[in-house]
Amino acid sequence: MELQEGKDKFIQAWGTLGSHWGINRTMAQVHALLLISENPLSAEEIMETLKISRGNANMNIRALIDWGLVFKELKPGERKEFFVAEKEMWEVIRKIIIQRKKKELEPVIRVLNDISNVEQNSPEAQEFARVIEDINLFAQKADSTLEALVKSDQNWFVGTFLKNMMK
Amino acid sequence: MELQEGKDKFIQAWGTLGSHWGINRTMAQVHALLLISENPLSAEEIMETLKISRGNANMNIRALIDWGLVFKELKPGERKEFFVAEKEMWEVIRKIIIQRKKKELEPVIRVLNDISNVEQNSPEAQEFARVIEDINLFAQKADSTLEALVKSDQNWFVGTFLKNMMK
DNA sequence: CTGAATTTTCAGAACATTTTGAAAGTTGAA
DNA sequence: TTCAACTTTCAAAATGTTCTGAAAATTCAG
Repeated sequence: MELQEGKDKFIQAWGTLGSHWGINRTMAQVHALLLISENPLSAEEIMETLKISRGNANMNIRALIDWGLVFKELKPGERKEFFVAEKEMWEVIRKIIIQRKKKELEPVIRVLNDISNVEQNSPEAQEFARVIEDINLFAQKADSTLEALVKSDQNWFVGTFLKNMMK
Repeated sequence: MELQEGKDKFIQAWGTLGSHWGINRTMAQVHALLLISENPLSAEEIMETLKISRGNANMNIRALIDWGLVFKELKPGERKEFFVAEKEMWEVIRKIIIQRKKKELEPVIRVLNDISNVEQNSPEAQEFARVIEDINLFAQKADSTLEALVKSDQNWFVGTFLKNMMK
């Protein structure tokens, strides 16, 4: 396979992955492009490579910077901004976990806590309370698991954690 | 809080969670409704409670059955079909992991394998190969971790696994 | 069989998200 | 300052997704 073909396929795949993840396609494609680019790219270059508009490029680069997946890099003597991706894969994963946890898990935990104060003792209410309690248990576990992952470093993850998992 | 208010909030929250998950809002709401319902509900009842159309109800119930999150239940003497949700939360989670892994992870793994045969020895190709290799490592780990989770039972998960995690 | 009850399908409508591009805003070298 | 280079914003357009409702298909009691 040609290098260029490989790169294109990767950008497509990463984009699709993103879209199954609440990350928008273009944002993921920009990320992919920067990931496999040897040197920092300007907004202009990103626009041209991915064939997207200026506004679109700007928005998504901004979002990637918010997520901590991309950094701005200024070249001395150049007015333009250049961008590089975080290339340490473990960091990339941590950053993504942080965002997804915030968006997916935390709001649910808030509602569950809120809901736990349903009064009444009807059998119906009991059943409801049971389901909520059960979900709550898993939500708490998931929360602390992810929290631990986010705080851990790669060696611990790839070494200790996965060894424990697989035994 | 009133029971009904709690139920409504839960259905809303579960719907929102779903939509951050590639599960569509209505599908998640139908699931929520069935989860907290004491007895099986008919399509009719689901339509009325959630104020959705017949077609919509049908589609999403079908999808939930595909995922293994909802079961059809026939009452003797009744022509109508009734539906119940899988209420064992650990099972629910397993079923969701299975689907998400299939949709999110597996296609990427396929592309990564495909892409690994990029020829060329330019420094550019080297860099590309490095990034892909790195992602591949994590993808494999994630795959086997999820595979193990799916095969494990609840006690192992809540007991052993999480204790190891937190230590 | 027949036909009423029920489920399924699907084209178009409604809604939601993403993208564009032009205009407004910002920046810094001269 | 000034002004060209560059970045940001945002309303409208394009695209993508979900939902509706009526029609077609299926099912089964009589």
